[in-house]
Amino acid sequence: MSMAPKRKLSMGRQKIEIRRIESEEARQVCFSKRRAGLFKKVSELAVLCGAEVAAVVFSPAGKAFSFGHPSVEAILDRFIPSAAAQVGAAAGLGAAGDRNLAELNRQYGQLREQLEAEKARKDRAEEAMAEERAKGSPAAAWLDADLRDLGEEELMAFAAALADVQTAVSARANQVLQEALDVGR
Amino acid sequence: MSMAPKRKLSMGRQKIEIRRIESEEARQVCFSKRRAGLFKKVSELAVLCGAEVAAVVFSPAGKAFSFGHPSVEAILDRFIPSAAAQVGAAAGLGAAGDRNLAELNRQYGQLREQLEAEKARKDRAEEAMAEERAKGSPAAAWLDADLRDLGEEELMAFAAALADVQTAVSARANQVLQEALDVGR
DNA sequence: AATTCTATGATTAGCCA
DNA sequence: TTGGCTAATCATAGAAT
Repeated sequence: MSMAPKRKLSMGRQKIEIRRIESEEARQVCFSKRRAGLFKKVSELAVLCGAEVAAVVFSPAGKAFSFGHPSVEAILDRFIPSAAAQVGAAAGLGAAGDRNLAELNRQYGQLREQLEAEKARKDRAEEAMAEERAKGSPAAAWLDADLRDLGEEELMAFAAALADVQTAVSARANQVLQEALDVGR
Repeated sequence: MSMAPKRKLSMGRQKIEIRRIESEEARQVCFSKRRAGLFKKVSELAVLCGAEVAAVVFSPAGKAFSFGHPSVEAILDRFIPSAAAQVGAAAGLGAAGDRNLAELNRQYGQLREQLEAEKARKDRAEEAMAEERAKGSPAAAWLDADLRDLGEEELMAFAAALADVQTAVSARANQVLQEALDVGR
């Protein structure tokens, strides 16, 4: 009997107690997801409220992760104004080391900014398309429906192809118009 | 009387864009609530995954807040030396900072991977477009040149708009053709 | 290890006290 | 400023890839 109605492919989110997850694997997956979620919250808090926020995370394996807006170091340096200088001095370094550290941090921050910019741009692009659809003429509805399902890559190809089609149509329209004028003479 | 059936005592949560909240008061309220929420997330991540997590927040007014598990100090003390390692490594100090430097490089690498993934996606899209151009009719060259300069966002809007233009052009072509036929009679 | 999908639990925007 | 309320939005556990 193939009747079996497997309605529930997912149990959905289950309530859990906040205590160490026993399963090694589940703990790792949870760590990845929640770390990402935490960093997103950091970003949102900073942007929404114009605050400076930083988070530092050490995985159980000892790997370090950090995220901050405007930058982790800027915030930690502010939180512990003398920390960097103290450590630098303890290592027997002067201003030279500070500059290198600053440069690394700058690059790090720039990368993060680029990434965020890429994602933001993608969002805006989707938004722009949605808006265009909204005000598009009803006559284009048939195409609109198909357009709706196109991915970014497909859309690029589509737009290029459409350019040719449009050119062909324009050329044909011109040709027809010419003929019409010729007939008129 | 108590006629008014004020069904909606609350609009419930409204969707908001992640950008600076203009209202001074709303921003302050949001800051308090989300700061608490962030700290709760920090605690949950630490407990659930056996990780060490710390968050430092500066309100727009400059007031500092911090939270960490097991403690902010323990985590920053562990993290800051890794920052110092950058300086050490940059100054050629050697093995002492290698492990911490590796951590930083790993984060750096992760960011680059994400960024490259984004760019790869973009490249694939542009490649697809290039291919379409290659097999496209030479007649489309004029539009091709303009198309070449469009960014992703503009192209999305362009494609949507072009759908309308195409419809209009088709309609116009049809109209012209009709007139030509009429003249021919 | 990171991502994807679904169903559901968790968080919070807008209002008030 | 902190806290409660309600209705949505958001985040994510579990399963599979």
